[in-house]
Amino acid sequence: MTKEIPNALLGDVARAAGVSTASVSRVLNGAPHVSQRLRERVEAAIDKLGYVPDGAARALASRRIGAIGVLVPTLDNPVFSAWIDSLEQRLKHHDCRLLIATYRYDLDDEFAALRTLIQQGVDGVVLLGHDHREESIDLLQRRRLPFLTCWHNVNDPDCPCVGFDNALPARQLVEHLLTLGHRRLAVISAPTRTNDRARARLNSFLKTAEQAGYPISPGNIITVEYGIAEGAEAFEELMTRPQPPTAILCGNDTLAFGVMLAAQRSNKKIPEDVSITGYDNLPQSPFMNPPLTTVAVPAQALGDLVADAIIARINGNPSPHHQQLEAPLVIRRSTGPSTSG
Amino acid sequence: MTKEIPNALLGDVARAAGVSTASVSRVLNGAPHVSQRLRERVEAAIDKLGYVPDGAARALASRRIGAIGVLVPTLDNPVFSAWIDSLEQRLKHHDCRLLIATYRYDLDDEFAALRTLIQQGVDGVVLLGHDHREESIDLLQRRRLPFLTCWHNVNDPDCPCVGFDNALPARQLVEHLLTLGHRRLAVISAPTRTNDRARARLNSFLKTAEQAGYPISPGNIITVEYGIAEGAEAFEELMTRPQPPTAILCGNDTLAFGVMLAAQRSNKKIPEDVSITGYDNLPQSPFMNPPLTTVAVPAQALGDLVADAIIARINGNPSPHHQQLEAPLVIRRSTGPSTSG
DNA sequence: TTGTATGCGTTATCAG
DNA sequence: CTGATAACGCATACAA
Repeated sequence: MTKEIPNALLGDVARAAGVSTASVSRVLNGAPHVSQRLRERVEAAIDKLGYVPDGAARALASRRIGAIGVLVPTLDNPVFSAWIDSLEQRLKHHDCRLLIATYRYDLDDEFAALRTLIQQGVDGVVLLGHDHREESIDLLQRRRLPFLTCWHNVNDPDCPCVGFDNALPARQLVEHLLTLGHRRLAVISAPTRTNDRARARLNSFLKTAEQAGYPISPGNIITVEYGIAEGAEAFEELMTRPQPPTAILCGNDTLAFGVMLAAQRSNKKIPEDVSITGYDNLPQSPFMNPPLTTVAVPAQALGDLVADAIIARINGNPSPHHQQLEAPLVIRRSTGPSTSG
Repeated sequence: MTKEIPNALLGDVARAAGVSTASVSRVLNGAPHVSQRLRERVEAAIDKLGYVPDGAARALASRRIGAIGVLVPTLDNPVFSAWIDSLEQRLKHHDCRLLIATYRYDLDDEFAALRTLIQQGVDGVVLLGHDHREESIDLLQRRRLPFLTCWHNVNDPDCPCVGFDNALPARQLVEHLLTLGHRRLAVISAPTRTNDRARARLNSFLKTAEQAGYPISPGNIITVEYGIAEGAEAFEELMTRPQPPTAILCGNDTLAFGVMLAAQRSNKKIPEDVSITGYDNLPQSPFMNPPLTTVAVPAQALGDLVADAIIARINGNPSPHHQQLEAPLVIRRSTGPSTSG
């Protein structure tokens, strides 16, 4: 038999404790200047009645909901779920929850999801990357809602940012390969249209190679969706070239996994026949055979930093407009000297 | 210069359109019996003022927030993020959003997160698995909040459930290995204390082997945390046994990946030297070398089904108390005949 | 089909 | 330190 008592309200608690609703509210919110006796009486009543405050009413009256919203392209990528994870944990320390929305790299969807979050009354918003609809930033500014962008390092006066340089490690990867004697490079990139991070990486690959005097031929630049299968297919396509590349730069580790697995399958030796690089440093990367040379994206540190920064903004504390983390190269054994004539 | 106009309210829209607040509300909620002319006037005013309804106020007045909450152990496991993804997409079709909370397999945290979700006023709740604190189910029942459990198939009168049988495919895996002539099996399991799915799989492995007359020796039963590295370490430990197993059953695909990579690293042939099985069928599994024999957990179908079921419950429509999906074996080349003397 | 008036459960501003 | 009471912004009976 379930009890037929309707859910207890704040007023019920007040009555049971013989105090005013204001006092109950004070106890609930840990306000100062409440006598020990009163607090105990109220807490007893709360326990006795199994009272749970109503978030909607509280949000309406106080104009905050104790949660921030994050807009992430997808949870499918482990590097994002790891980031979200640390973001959420760190926010918890600030007594703040996290509302997650995904938009599958569709910026119209991102805008729609942003409206939804604002409607929910989030106290702040975190956006990923620098590619957004103008309306999104407009909306945030007009509402004077604390927000932050991350995962990039564009110094845009309109967009506070906590991120890292996507281009620099990409350049270093190319330099690493050139040093090893590779001259025929290829790139497998994620779609770049609505993804400034992928774009920055790709452009940096291409520019560095070109400036070194070994431009990457258009036939060796492949764009595919995110996924193992996609990486594997791209590898097979590259191997049909009259002069296959001796080194392949992948826009992320997952594509690189696909490439490595396809290479093994077709009995190509890594790195003797072909060197391979990734970007992310997923937990799996050091365990590949051979271990994958890649870029250690600071996903977890970024989560902590973003959490602290958005909380600071919400509380009106000063927070740098532009913060940058390191994304160091991790050179492992998937890259080696070129052995081609 | 940002405009200093405070955010427009519903009343402002009404005034601008020359109608009552009730009419604006009707347009907003797509209520029937609104004339075309009025609707257009209101929509124009909304656009002009950039009006965004206040979710808190709306929730308070209507007693629903248009969102359900889901409690998931972690987003770290791709099989969960894929599930969440399809759940969210399908809910969107029902005009329902998803609030995600994680609890890292800590049932006290799960309870705390549940309270938070309820406080937020979610219209329904989805729990994963059958292991929960009694208080959690109590709370849901006392609040008469529509809820659902999933990923398991325990027929508990207290817990409506949409899931699949974790034990059956586990039994089939063991039978498959026995048929191939394997007699020395090993198991690498995820922690089972707060995870009924892992427990069901493990127990089914052990029981089936024992009943067939080839019990798995205690030294060949290893429990490790989720992760590639953990799988690799467990493999190495198993290989130190005087009589190493000829086949290894892994509680999930990620552990199996770790095992396979460690096996390759130590130059063990799969399946000639050791057969390996997983559980999940991650996107990567068919691309391993060799492709991984595993169980195809219906994550995506489960997302759709769970979405439809919880929506039905919220709307008071009949919904089966117990629904089950298939989780078929996928036999690939990581398992083969035993070649041990 | 449209408008009026009340209430949703808290917080916060006052007095005391 | 505590209590009364007016917001908070919208939805919804009810009336017209």
